Amino acid sequence: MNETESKRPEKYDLPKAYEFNEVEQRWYTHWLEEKTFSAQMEEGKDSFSIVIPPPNVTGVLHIGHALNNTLQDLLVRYHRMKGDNTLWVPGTDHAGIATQNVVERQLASEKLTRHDLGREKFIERVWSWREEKGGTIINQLKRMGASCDWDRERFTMDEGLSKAVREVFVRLYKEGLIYKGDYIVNWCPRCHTALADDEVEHDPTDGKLYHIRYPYADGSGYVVVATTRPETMLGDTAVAVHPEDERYQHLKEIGINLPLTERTIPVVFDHHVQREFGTGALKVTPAHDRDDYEIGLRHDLPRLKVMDDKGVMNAEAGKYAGLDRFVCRKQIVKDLEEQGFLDKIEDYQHAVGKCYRCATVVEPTTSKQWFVSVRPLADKAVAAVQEGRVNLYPNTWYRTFYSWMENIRDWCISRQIWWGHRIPAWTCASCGEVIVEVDDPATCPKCGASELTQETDVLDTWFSSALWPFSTLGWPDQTKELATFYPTSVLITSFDILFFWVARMMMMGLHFMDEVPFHDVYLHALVRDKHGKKMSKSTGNVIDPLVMIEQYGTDAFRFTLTAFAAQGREIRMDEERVDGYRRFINKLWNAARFAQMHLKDVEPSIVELAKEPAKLGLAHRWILSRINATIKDVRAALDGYNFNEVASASYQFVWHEFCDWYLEWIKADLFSDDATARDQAKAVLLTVLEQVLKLMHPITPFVTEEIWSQLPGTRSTIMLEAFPEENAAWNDAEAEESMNLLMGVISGLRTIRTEAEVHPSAKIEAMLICPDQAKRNLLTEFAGGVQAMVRASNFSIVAEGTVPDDAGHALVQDVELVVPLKGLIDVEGELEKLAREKGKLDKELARIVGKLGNEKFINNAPAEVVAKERDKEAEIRARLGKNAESTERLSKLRC
RNA sequence: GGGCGAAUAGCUCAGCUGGGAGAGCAUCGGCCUUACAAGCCGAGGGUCACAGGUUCGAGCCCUGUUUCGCCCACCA
Repeated sequence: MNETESKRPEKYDLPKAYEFNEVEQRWYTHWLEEKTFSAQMEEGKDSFSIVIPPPNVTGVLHIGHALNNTLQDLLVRYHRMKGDNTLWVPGTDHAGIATQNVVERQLASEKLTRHDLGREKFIERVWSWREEKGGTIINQLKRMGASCDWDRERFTMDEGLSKAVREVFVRLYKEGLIYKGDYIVNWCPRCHTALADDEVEHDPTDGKLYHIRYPYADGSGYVVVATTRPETMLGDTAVAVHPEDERYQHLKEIGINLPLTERTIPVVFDHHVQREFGTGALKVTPAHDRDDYEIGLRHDLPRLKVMDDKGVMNAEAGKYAGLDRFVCRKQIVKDLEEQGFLDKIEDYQHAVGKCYRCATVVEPTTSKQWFVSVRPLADKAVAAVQEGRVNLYPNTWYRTFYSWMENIRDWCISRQIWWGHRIPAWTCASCGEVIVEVDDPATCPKCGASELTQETDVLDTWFSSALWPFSTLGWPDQTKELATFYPTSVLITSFDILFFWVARMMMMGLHFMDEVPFHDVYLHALVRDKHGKKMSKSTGNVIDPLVMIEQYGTDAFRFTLTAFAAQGREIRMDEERVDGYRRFINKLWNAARFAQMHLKDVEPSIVELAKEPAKLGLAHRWILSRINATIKDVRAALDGYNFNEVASASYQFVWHEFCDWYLEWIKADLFSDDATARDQAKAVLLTVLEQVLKLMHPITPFVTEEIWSQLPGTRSTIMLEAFPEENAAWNDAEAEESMNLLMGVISGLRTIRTEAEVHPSAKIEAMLICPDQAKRNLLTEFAGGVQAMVRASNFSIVAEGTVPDDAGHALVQDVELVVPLKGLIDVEGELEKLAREKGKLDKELARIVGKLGNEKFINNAPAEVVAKERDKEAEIRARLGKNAESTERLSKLRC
């Protein structure tokens, strides 16, 4: 026995309850040691690859990650078992602003700022933070059972990826698709950086709308303008009105005296202005408002910045210089009021832009920023989706995707922080030449001077994540990994980053690889609490994946997430469901425990018996047919990303077919004296259990691996077993039909027992009246089994007979179940029930008779549908007949 | 304002191209029946939001209405 084998658990008697903690840790360690997650790149095999949506390196696992990674692992394990070359690339994102904030907070506790350290030392500090704490989320993913190829773990700031980032930046720059421009950006005065439009969150906020009188320069009157940010008036360089607004035509030559300043500003005429809003006059602050910026461009207005990058009023603000913007606002309002310029103040609710990282109110302001011209890149992405080279699941996202791509604006990629990929651009001190190169230049190529200063800005974090599908595979080098695994198979992510990330990966992948980055995109729902509320710490409704794992086990938690993952927009997470699936895992465990008791001494080769189903007993043929149908369903659901169906098909089969019926049914065989019966039962039991374990392994890797290791024979990991395939030889419609009758009879007899309140241990007598010869033979053949399942003695099966007055009675198909029950019948209750049944049947019959009497139905509906309706009619009539008989019989007992 | 989604059992939700309304939980009744009381056996419960339309046939397709949710753009 070699070392790895000795580490595997010895065979042992399974305990009554599944102890997930120990099992999970033991197997995960084993898988890591054996490197069973490592990607293979064998010739001639299909490839299946996924790149993980890299979580923020500062992140801790939340339920969204848990869902996301469970679904990925499900597919990865499925394809690995199918024998594909399978790769799941893990990694983390450097998350520029978030990470910088974390480290800055750390510094603050030492009463330091990043400026005390300086750029270089600060970045060193971030790296050492990453060394120390950056592995948190990775370890948490491992607890989830993620089967990533960990040797290939990447980080968006690591050497290879940084190289890719530079390469992309330089190429785009040289193609003219990156430019530097003066532009109005969303500025976060706290983070000191520009934010992309989609990094700004708009919250409805209660504020004030200030109406200010702007006097005409000739003193002949005034116009009232309104603003929510009065401090920006110091930067006003015009008042705009609609070109056709009669009220203001005369102001063309006059101008406005801007209150609180010495300046006179022009009136401009612009279509953007809504005549109906307020007075129809708009103050224009090109340096501090996006729309005003556009107006300023159209009318060539000066852009007067009155605030610095900390949100403090600057020298242009005159006597307000040095005041914080909100302090200044108060002061301005006060001064306006004192000087009679304030018309009125109204309460006003409006959307205020806030930084998505720190919730500071964003200030629109102009500055020099770097941009990507996205139009040509976006067009390629749209085309790829239109041509079906990328498929979106669920397909409701196409429309949204297209409309967003149509309206896309240039992407501001520079950020004024320190942590990130520094922009590879240098300016020559002597000639002003801008140099953009992959390798740091030593001298200016134009004038030869050696004094070059590098751009201080870093790139938006999404810039590097946009390259993730190919940068992680070695690009710009032409690696075997790229050849094998690019394009990746599917991207699984949350829909809230469809545009932040997914669209940009498509643009970059198409541009640099000339190929889509993934064939399919599966956008899963957002996880909310059970009432549909967003989970948040302040609401206190957060469900922590790690707590779930501790309490219910990873497999139960994974199963829950899978069961919830229907193709929709939201998932309402209910902890009770996790507990329910924990019971299910335990049920599986106990089924295995039962199997183990009977399979202890068998040879694994006994399963050969199951390969010739024709020779097997009915229940065996039935369960093989059922597992086969389940295999078909599960595979189809996996291939179509219908994850909830993967879970429900497995659940239904294991609990309600395999455990409830099959295991009960074969107990007689397993305890029988007949060796053939015993062997058949053992063979099929082992066969089906093996199939079940393999089928469920992708969802519940731990428990399936543990049970697998305890089955007869020497077994290596289930992870690399072949995933179950449909076996036509197992299909058996006849066995299913027969079993349906037998199960129906058993259920019917049980119902009679229960309703008559016969004690479960008491035996009943039963007579089955069955006019059909074949069914009679079937019932006779399995009479022993049926008797055992319903605890009956004196079991008779007859072609015809009369029902005694005081008997329990039921009808299953065309078989009448009769149980003599002297004095045990609840006559009134039964009559009520019969009446209710009659009501339903009458209604149904009327519907069907109407349908069948309709010529159009007969002519238009498919023949099989018509035939079905006819059968139904006959059945209902038969039932009504029996219903009438029973009613008559019971009515007699009444008196 | 534009777009999207949801409305099905008491609760949470499935129901994929139109052809007999389902699950889990909860509720009620009964059981330690030799894998599992973390279990077993059984029962009750729905005008599929509303109103029209298409169709032989609608939970499903079309139109409108109501309620709720989300996203985008925001009128200063």
